This record gives sequence, C-alpha cells and structure tokens, in this order.
Amino acid sequence: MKVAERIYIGVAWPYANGPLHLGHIAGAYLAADIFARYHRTKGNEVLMVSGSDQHGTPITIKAEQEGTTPAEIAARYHKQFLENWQTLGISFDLFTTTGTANHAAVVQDMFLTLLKKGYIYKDTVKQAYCPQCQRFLPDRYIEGTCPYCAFVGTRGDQCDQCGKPINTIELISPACRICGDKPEFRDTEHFFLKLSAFQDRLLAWVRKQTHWRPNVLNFTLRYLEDGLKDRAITRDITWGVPIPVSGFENKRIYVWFEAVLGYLSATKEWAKTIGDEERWRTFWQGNSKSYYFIGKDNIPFHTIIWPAMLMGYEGLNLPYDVPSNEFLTIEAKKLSTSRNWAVWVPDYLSRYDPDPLRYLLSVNMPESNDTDFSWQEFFRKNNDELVATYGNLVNRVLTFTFRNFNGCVPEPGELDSASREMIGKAEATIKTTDELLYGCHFKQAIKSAMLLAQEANRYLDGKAPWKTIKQDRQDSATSLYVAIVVLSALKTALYPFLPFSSQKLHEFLGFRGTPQQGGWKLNSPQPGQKMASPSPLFTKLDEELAIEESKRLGSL
RNA sequence: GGCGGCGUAGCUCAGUGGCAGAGCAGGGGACUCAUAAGCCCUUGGUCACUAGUUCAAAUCUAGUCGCCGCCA
Repeated sequence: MKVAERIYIGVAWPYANGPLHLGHIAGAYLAADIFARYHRTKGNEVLMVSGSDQHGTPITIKAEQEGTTPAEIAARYHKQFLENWQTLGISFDLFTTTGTANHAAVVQDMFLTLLKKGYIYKDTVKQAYCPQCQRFLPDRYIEGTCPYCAFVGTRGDQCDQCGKPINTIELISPACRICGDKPEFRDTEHFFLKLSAFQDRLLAWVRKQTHWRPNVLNFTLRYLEDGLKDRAITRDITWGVPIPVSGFENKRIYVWFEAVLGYLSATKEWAKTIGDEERWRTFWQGNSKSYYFIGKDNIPFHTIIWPAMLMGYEGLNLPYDVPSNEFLTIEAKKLSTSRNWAVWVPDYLSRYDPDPLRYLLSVNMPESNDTDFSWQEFFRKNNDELVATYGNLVNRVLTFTFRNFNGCVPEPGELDSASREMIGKAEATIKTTDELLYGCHFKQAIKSAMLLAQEANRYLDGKAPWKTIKQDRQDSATSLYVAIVVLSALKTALYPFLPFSSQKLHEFLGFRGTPQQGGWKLNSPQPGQKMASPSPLFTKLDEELAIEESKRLGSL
C-alpha cells in the first residue's frame, strides 16, 4: 500500500540552567512526541532528537552565583531532563547535549565551511571591557541606570523596569556586575554570518512553504521582506565551542549559531550509537522530511538563520515544516521563572501521573493562540472529561464483560444497523485522526478521538447490555463486542497522546506487545480472546487540591 | 517604536464571506452496567471597540484599545 516515509523530528534544545516547566512541554515536546509516536505507529522511519543546551551567559552567571562550574550546572539539569522525558513519556531516539566533542566538531566544520565559502567574515566592533577583571563583559554582566526611565538596576541588554532594550553603551554610569568597576569600551574582532547573502534564496524558498502554519509563514515573510542584517556569531567569552581559527583562542562561537547545529550533530551521534556511522545521511540527504518543533520565540532561528546556514553549507535537507506553538500562560498570567510563576515538571511528576497532563495540554495545546493552564481546569478536565468520558467507558465495558463472559471477548451475533454504524464510526475516527495528525493538527485529532468515546457511551446506553443480558444473552454479547472494538480503536487513536493508558488498555483487551505494533488501523480483538482483569485507567482527583496547588504559584 | 499573532458563552477553547458552535459549569428528565460516572432535553453571546467594503462580516479593509512574541 503506502511506502514508508522518513520523518526527522528536531525539538528545541532546552537550556540547562533550570528545571523544565509546563511551558516547555506545551510549546514543543508534547507535540513532537505525539507526532513521533503517530508516525512510528504508521510504520514510518522516525528519528526524534534533541539535547540540552549547555552554553551561554545565563549558565555561567548561575555557576558564579553558586560557586561552581557551568559544566556542573549543565550536567545536573541534563540528568534531570532525561528522567523527566522518561516519566512523561517523551520518546526521544537520542537526547544528547551541546557539550560533546562530536557537537564541537560538527559546529567547527560548519564554521570553517561557511568561512571558506565567504559566508562568514571578520569585523571589528566595540565591546565593554572591565579593566579590573581583565575581561570583556557580555551585556548581561553590566548594570547601570536606564537612559529611558532612570531605573537603577538595569542590565546591559534590556531594562526590567520599562521593558526597553538597551544598547550597553547607552547605560548611564555603567558598572561591572562582578567587581563593580567602571567598564571601558574597547575594539574587538569578531566573525559575522553574512545573512544578507541569503536574502533572495530564502525569500524564494519560504514563499513555496504554503503548508506552514499561517503565523509562522507570515512572520517569516515579513521578517525577510524587511531585509536581513549580518549577525555576529562569536563572543568574548570562554564557555562555549572554540573558534577553529588561530588568534581567537579566547573567544567562543555564540550559542545561537552553535545550538541549532545540535540537530545535525545529534543525528550523527545517534548514527554512531547504532553502529552505522553513515546512517545520518538517510535523514539529512535522503528522501526525508524534517520537522522542527519549537516555541514561537524561536521562529526566526528555524525559518531563516538555520535554513541560511544549511543553504550555505549545501547538500543538507532544509526544514519541511516548523510547527511552532504559541505560549502557555499559567492561571491567566505570563509564565515567569524568576518569580516562580510556573508549574515545574519534576514537581508535577512527584504528585501526578503523566497522562492527565498530556491530555490537558493536548486538548488545550497553544497551536494558534496562547492558551491558559490553571489547576482548576486541570482537575476539572481530568475528572469530567478524561475519567468520566473515556476512563469510565473503558471501565464499564470491561468490568461488565469480564464478569459476564468469563473474561473473554464475547462472540458477536449478526450486527444490526446501529452496531454497523458504531464500528463505521470507529474506522472513520482512525482515518480522521490519521489525516489530522499527518498535518500536525493535534488538538483537533484528540478531540475527534474523544468524540468517539462519547459516541460509544451513547451506543451502550441505547443497547443497554446490562438489561439484555437477562433476556437475550446474544444481543448483550453483540453490543459488548462492538463496544470492545471501539475501545480497540480508541487505544490506537489516543496512543500518541496518552501512551501509558493506551498500553494498559491494549493489555486489558488481551493484546500482546504495544499499541504501536498494531499499526494505525482498527485492530479488532478476536471473539473468544482472553482479556486481562481490568482496573480503572485514570483516577479522579480531589478538586480541593486545586486551591492548594494554586497557592504554590509565585511563592519562592 | 517597527513587525507578526491573538481578543468569540460563567470557564477552557473551535469556527476565515452564508441562520453564532463544542466541552465543562448552571437548570430539568429518564436510566442504573460503570470511578454518584454515562444518556436525553435545556438556560446562556453587543463575536474587544469604531468606521467602512459586500445581497450577506466573528470572518475582508482602516483605525482604536488590550494581551503575547520577535526586532531596534
């Protein structure tokens, strides 16, 4: 029938200077995982990679505050990320870091190739320098008075008080944040990426990407039409990938140029781990589609800068789609890690199961709008939708069947029109979710699956097998068989979203292996098939806890 | 300040030219297999605001206000 496709899935690289929060999950990781599980179930060849971003100024600042090294901070959070992916069921084929030798080699190869082709050039700029510390200072290492609002603790990149971005040189009475001395501005040499050279090629390419989400496409087009400026890709710092040019030993390649290359370096690392070093080519040079799952703040890096680098390098696949999500607000307010206005993933996982969160964030995914997470809504959706509609459906069908038919799938009699229609709807749902997931319409896909659960509840109510069991055992068996077929459709359709409960249901129905192995189709259980003793898929949560959870927000 | 997006029922969100929608919450009912779950009926809207285009606007255009992001 269909030829298997190759699907490369690159997911945003989380910054290893703090724990993951719900914004990360809703913005990129959950959608990527849903997409990966869906394609694997379809039988397609999937590679999903990412890793922790270990470089950059915030990590060095945090390390200095804690009296430790950037590497230690990065290692600590990297370990935590790996645990969180495991527990949440985010199924990376490889989750590495930007701290590997392999990554540095890939970055330096890109750097030298673009340099040789003339897409990278040297220039001199003025940069803050602290004579006391004898070092150049990144923007965030300088504090002074805001020239616009006179706020005193303004950093060199942006004013927290009035929100205006600042040119470090404009700060009134600037001071080094390390020693408090007055910085000077000195000349320093840096490398620049010649983005302007790609303007026309990028514009022509982007105009053809009509399958991109409208906000991604519009934003990118406008950005390009405004004209691209060359950007500095090196900094006067010591934490990062070294510049492979002599005379630049004390400088490093800046994160935004370096981190995106993780997509490629992670693929090469994956190929080595499976013992087939050249295998990376199947996802980068072969007939493979590249998807990048990121938050909206990252759009220009993935639709402009990264494609420009790939065009300059030549011979590597450009992104096929960049299904960027919007943001998640928490209880109607903007998420803020510094004010602890966030729901932290390790904290969530210490008290609750992964599937209820995956359900809420799927149904309310910020696909085209910012959407809101509130604890009240989380408890409500768990209790009144996930448990009531789906969990209870599974439980009522399985416990009744188990009790009355010796724990086996009942032998159906002839199907009447209502039963045929019910099975038709199950098949239609598999097909609909297939199309929706293929096009990255995650929210619609899970809603259409939940609709099938509602239909099944309605069907059962009409058939009332608990009544017919008394006079017409065959009729009862038939309607339960039909309901079980629907459950089997649901465990497939919901598997990408709710992998843990789908696996349980798969086993309750008497199947071996995983839902993924059944493929993206309706796998009807055989009449007489031995089922496993059922237990509830989900549990109701005490809604009073929502108040307690909300109180945690914002407390430090 | 420039650019892009968003603003729809009490709540969370669909809906991009053709009679304003879903889920939940609220009200009523019949049932009882099931996690007091499920099913049927039902209340509820100035589609942020203003002006336009059109036979017809939540939808297209211009402006205003508010929120989010990017850039300077």
